[in-house]
Amino acid sequence: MSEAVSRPTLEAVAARAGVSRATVSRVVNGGDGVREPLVERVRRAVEELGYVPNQAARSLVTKRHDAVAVVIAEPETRIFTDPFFALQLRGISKELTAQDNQLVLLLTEGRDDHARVARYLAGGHVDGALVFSLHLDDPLPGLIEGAGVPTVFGGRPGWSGGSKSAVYVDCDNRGGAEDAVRHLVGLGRTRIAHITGPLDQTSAADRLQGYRDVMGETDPRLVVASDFTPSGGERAMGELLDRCPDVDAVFAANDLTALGALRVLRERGRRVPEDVAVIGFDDVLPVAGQTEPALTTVRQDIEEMGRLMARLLLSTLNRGQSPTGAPTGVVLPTTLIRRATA
Amino acid sequence: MSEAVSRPTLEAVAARAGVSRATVSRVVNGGDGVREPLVERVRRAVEELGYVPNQAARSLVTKRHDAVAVVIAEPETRIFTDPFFALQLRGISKELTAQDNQLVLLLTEGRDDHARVARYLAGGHVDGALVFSLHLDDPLPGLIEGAGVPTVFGGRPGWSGGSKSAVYVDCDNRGGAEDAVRHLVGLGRTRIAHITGPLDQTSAADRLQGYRDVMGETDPRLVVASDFTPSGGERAMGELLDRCPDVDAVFAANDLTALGALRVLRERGRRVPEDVAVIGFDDVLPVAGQTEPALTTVRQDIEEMGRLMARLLLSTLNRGQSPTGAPTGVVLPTTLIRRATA
DNA sequence: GTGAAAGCGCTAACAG
DNA sequence: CTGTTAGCGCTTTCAC
Repeated sequence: MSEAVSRPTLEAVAARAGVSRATVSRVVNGGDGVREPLVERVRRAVEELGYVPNQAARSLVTKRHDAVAVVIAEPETRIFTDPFFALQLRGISKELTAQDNQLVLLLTEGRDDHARVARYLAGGHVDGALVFSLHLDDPLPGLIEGAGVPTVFGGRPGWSGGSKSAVYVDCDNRGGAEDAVRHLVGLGRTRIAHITGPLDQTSAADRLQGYRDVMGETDPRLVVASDFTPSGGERAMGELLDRCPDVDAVFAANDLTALGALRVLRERGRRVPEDVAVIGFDDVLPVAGQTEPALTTVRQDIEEMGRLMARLLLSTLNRGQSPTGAPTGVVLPTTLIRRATA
Repeated sequence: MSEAVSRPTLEAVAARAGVSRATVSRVVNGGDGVREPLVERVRRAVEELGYVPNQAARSLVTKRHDAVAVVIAEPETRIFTDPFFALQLRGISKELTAQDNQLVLLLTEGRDDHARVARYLAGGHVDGALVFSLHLDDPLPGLIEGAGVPTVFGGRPGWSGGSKSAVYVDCDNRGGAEDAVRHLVGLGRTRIAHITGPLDQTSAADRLQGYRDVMGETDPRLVVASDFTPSGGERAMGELLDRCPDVDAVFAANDLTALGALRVLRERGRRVPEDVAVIGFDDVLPVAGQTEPALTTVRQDIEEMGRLMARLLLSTLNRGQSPTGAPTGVVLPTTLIRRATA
């Protein structure tokens, strides 16, 4: 280790300020109940010595860590291709920072890592957890519940069993999808297709549900399963054109999917939006703003969702209780952003 | 906080196993120097009680935290559009996990955050830091140096002043660029342009240098500054076509830039690679594999760079010294990936 | 209001 | 080999 010239302790500050450790501690932690002149003196001593509290020592007695784990359980490569997580992380980071909490990042690559994560959380290293685990069959949420750590989920958790009172933050996937499809209908389109996301994820399932809400019973061939990736979108769009050449609109489950669909439409000589209108979901700018033509899409405020998750968790932590019993889910609204493709 | 039914302590395990705390501690930390029957008994007690060591207490005495900070100082939105950081994070995460270290993520939004990060690092909350700060004028590296925390940089640091012995991991930007341009020359191209990245970042500067190495003195109009983004690539390509209509090859500073360039080339009716050959840099698959035609590019193993950074840091930590004096930089090789654009 | 003293849970000498 | 004994640096009663 670095011989980090052992940093000054409370003791040192106390000596310098000519007070007791207890007083310094009080000042450092807000200064309530200490008279002004002393506060000032201690502050100066802290300043001069460059004193920084030892978090380990503090945690040992307070049992708080001012740290929150962010668990991203995405075996797929989606984390690395979709700016979604990055944006949400930013929101989380901002909020945690604002409230002086640290962000411990736990990336899991697969089942093997679950035990590790569970152990870590149960180990009481952090005060709470923010968990992204969007697969229906994911055992992680259950494990986490077992760890007894206050947790807020990103996205409506879809696992079966376990408590039904998980706290989560999500956007209105279903409503957003409804808006999109309604818009397409309003444009006079009649053969409106949907390219889904991976249906074992609630966001994808909810968007499909929104599509169905508006379309009612339709030609089942108009719904093609895909996976939130551009190449998946290509594949699905190709299939779609093969079996329903008369399709005149596509609601893609996310922007990346729409990107792939657009590519195939161009290849096959369909004009967008004249021949086929296209709408995406997410409004991830580097994608939606860059397509040709610019993508009409459903915007969700991803960064805000991150902030909200953090805020929710911290507020329950400060309230001194686990989130259970609190509002079960917070669902943020979406807005349709009209650009050129629909 | 959650009333996490106060977890069992060493004391409790010791009582249950009928040994002393010290013995339990030894077993928990590897079990050297404890006779088999006792080890077994302690193990069982640990198991039965679900004992997990209290990291705060441990840190307090060992002065180790088994935690590493990852500082991403990117005021730009690049983190959120380029899979680069995500991949590197994955590499880092894997290596840290493998060596039982935690990853504390520090995202900075601008100068205001610098002080906070410096304070955190100086506070001795982590054993070391992995820092991404690629701007020439960034004050952060200096601050970090001041904090006295062992640090490994991602990418060759370019700040002036301060120690010249910073440890870093980078890819061979210059050599990779040379390969790319040489390939273009080998294709018989003579009007080879370069769209640069932001030149206040060493990676961009080094790639430009590689271009110059091969091209020597060229028409200065063939070099256009840009910013590693698709829209920047579009802008630059447009400019390039305007002032050098006879351009027959483009080496783009990264894949995202190439993406924008390809878009403009298509718009302007230039065939790729027949009229204009294009090469990118990075080989970020979701980009390079998805362009049309598929992008020829210079691959760097981003995830491996992340792993290496972590490995380097941990090894110096274990060696009980700060990295200073160790090899100054580790430069990974690049390879040209031939696809369809050149 | 301020100080003295008692630990938080653990590791690391040091004895035995 | 195993147990005993000091603390690590901090917060927090409890007296004064």
